[in-house]
Amino acid sequence: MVGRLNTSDNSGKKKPKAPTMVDVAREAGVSTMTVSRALRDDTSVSDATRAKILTAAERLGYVLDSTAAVLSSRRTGFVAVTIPSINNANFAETVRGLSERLRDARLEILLGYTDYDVQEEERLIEQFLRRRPEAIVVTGGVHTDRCRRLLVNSGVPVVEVWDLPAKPIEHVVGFSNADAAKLMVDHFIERGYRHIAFIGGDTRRDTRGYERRRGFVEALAAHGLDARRLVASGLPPISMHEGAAALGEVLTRWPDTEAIMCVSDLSAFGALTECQRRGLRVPDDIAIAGFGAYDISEHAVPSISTIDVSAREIGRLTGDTVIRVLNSNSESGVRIVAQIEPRLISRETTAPVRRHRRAGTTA
Amino acid sequence: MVGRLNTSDNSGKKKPKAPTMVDVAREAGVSTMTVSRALRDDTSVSDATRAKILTAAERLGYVLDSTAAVLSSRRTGFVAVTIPSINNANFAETVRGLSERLRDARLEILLGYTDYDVQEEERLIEQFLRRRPEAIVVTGGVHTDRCRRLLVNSGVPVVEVWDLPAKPIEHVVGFSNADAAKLMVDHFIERGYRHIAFIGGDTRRDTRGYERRRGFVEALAAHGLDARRLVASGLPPISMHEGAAALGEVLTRWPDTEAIMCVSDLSAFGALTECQRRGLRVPDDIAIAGFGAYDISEHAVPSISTIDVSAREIGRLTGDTVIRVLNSNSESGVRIVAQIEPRLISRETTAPVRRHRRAGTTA
DNA sequence: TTGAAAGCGTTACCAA
DNA sequence: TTGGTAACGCTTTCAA
Repeated sequence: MVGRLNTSDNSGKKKPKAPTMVDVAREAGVSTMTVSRALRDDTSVSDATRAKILTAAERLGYVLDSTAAVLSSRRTGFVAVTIPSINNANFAETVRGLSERLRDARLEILLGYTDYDVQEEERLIEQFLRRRPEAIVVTGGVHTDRCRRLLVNSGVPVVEVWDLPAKPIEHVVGFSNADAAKLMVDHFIERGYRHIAFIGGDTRRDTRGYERRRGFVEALAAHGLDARRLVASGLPPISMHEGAAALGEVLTRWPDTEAIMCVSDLSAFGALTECQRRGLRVPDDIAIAGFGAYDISEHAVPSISTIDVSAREIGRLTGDTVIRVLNSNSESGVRIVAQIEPRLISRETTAPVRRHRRAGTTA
Repeated sequence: MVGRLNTSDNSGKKKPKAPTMVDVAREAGVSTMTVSRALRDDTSVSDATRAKILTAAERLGYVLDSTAAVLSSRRTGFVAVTIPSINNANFAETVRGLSERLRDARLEILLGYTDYDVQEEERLIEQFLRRRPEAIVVTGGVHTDRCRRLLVNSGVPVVEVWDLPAKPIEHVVGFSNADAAKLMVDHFIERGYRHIAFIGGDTRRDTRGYERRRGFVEALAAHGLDARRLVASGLPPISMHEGAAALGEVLTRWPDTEAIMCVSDLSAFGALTECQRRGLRVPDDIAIAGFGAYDISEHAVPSISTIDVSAREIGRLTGDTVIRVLNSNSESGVRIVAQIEPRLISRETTAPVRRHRRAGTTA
């Protein structure tokens, strides 16, 4: 145990029953309906009455019970959102963009994280559904059969984000992770690299990582290049530590590797710093690229080439989608697909090749 | 707009009213009470009856309405948590540790972020209180008067974390940010540095940052050293970008600065990389330290000296505290104070000084 | 082991 | 502008 636990007496605290609307109504000399209206900025209450009620509520320390309000009004006012990890700047940005938009619509976010596990996602979604969210946003397009069924049958608008599922449940705000990875492979090849490796995590859990790897393999194959330099380094989310370890593995197994694409900027940074510790020059001895346009890719020395997928914008578009669907009375039967265009950011770790390269056709 | 918006028809979707317990009861030929029991693993239901009910529920696609359950049982089953920013590895770790513990107690987390703004915190707490959380965890010990009053009068256990408030509301799991900063100042001085600067954000918003700066100033003063090299660089959360900018400001205003303490590892990394871009050697030309023991401080080259405050453990202890308080019938009137001991991690950016220093008494 | 009835605290609906 | 009444869907409580 890290801390020191210290308890001191603080007795005499009472726990009286919290006042209800009935108490406020009595105190203000009106009906509960009038209290309810006054508290909701409903205009059909005279200023005098409202003032009286607000004073009474304040005096009693009244706090509305939204559980009862929800049950009665059948409006929960929130959107359920699942992300793989709470500790990930990309998903955090998406949530931020989403809440920006939802705030205006007076919708709150109920956030849960799946730890990159579809079983956990199923559990989470099941819990969320009990709270009757007005919409559900899930990261990724891969779910358990049961989870999928739960979502489809929920009668609640569903938005899948950060992916372009082959068979979407309903609405989608995302991009093809495979195509995004191809952007980077093409960039590598254009710069003259031929012996290229991929560093990722366990592909069964990180489905977006899997897609990126698939795109990587396909793009290399399309160029007639060897696409077998693949390292799977631990459970997602793989971060700097795994990136560093994986670099060692790459160099051991394929010493002539010229460039490495990493499943995210964090592992790319880990690989980069491991190179520096080993005295390898980046990009002169080996090129490195990441994914996600995290802050670190911009600030690292050398700065890291990456793919920007507009994480914040995904959130904003998702918010717009949710609001639009909710306003359309949901009977319209329209499926919204907002496709993000991933953007290559070329930086120092993939600088033009200045040295001799055996296969440098375009360098 | 980044993406391409595409809508396609998907009509024919119906929205039938969701089945209730009454429907399940009818389908299974039992009373709603029996359904309720069967769904809660209540033992007082025969296996045959339960099987019948589960089948019926499955067939109807029934999902429990927890809003109604909460209203009836007066148990919401969740803990409200506010953190300054969703995109911060330290707070994310705390939330992770917290949810680890709360999961066992079948408590869920309702998470909100204040954007380092006490007004926003007040708004958030007010919303949360309406949902009748069983406990409230707030980051930091500085609140608006009204927010404080709301918390005190809520009748709900309150835990303040990541701080050691002079006048705590109730329970506390935290540490003195000022004392933690002093650890680093002492470390600098021990290593022979005398001209030391501090990089932080706007101190009115980031109260923990303010405390760290206060500790920095007091520690320098205690050693009879100049403590006026303070840079406030933008609104929190300040990150790599602000750290880099602030480094420039430090060097411009006090060119003879020998060491810099940063309010977090992220700004420290920004300062470090800015040094590298300027051709300054760290720590030979200038030493740098961060705060928070983020991954990056370990992996950066050179690795960054920092303060580890056991973010995950704060979460775990907070969870333990919540559970303990809830189990003690809350009438016991005991205040729990779990004090974390911040730990200095000395790394390469504050390596022993090898060169001449004008005031190197201990070097 | 099962069931009937009475809420839980609010808002929808209709009436005044 | 205000109020009475009936839900909302579940669990508590007590009884069988």
